Amino acid sequence: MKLSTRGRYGLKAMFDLALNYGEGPISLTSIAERQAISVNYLEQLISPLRKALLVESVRGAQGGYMLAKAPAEITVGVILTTLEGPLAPTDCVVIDGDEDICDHSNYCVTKVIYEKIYESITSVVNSISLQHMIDDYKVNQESQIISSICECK
Amino acid sequence: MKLSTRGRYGLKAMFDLALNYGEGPISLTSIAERQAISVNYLEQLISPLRKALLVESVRGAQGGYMLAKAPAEITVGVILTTLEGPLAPTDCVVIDGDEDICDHSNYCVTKVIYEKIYESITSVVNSISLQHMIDDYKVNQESQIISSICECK
DNA sequence: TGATTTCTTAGTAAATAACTAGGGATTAAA
DNA sequence: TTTAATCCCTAGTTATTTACTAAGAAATCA
Repeated sequence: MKLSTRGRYGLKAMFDLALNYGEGPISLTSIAERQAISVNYLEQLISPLRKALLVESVRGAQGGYMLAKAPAEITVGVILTTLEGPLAPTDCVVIDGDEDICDHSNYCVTKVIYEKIYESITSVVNSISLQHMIDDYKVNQESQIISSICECK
Repeated sequence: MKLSTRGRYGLKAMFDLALNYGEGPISLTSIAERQAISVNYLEQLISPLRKALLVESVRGAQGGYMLAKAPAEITVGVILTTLEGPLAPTDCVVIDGDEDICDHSNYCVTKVIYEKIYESITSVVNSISLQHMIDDYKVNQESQIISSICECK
């Protein structure tokens, strides 16, 4: 039930872009440095985020990436699902009716549990935006608490 | 963010034992047959459940396993965490202060998100007992809906 | 023109998941 | 007292996934 580095690194990178929102394109090299992630790997993560229209890119020298929308319009949920796929504990709660994995799709005692888990995760991540993270970050900076983003691998 | 077969198979096996609660020891062979799981693999899953005092075993011929407590006293949460470890999206929300992974343990914008996810999952699984599953199962059987447990791999 | 950057794909090493296999210990029943 | 059925334990194996590394093409600014 762990998130992979794709989701975690991707979220860090998006938060980094959110902190620099409105300041033109930010290069992956600088994000990678600040967030301690390999540039090559980060390139692979930003690609689906761009295709999902969450970031825009500017090619060439002095190019880089920027959020495609305001931080308030981008949720943690959309970032994580773009990078990790549905945040579901099993495949059966996600795949739709026709192509169902399981014969007991109409009713299954364990499936209802997995659906509840899925809903609760979705509800949490969809309720948090990048703007919430920024606000949170700044409040804690002001109150002298060392406010940062983790270096966890 | 997927559960592994350990958790899913283990939950199926425990539900099977719950349906047979009070009827003496149930052999792993019969559980494995009903739930379509390899006996050898199931043995590896039942072992931690026994060590966690969730099931009791009777050795020898006509032996088997039975729940160590009433189905109402055993939650889905304790079963899943016994088999999967903490249902947390990252290690950093679980490991305690001293041996912290991350320098920014005192405050981290992403960690608070992972903590919220962790809490919401925990809250769901801890609120559902095997008895709830049995009740659910029986209600649906009575109302002629094919009520079963999934065969999902 | 050259430096800087995005973009894309292929490959790879390590870790994890999902078992398989086999043998010892225990006990009920024949 | 033997046999069959069961739990119990550990080691090994295979397949999949993760987490990158590598390298080069395309675009653009100075």
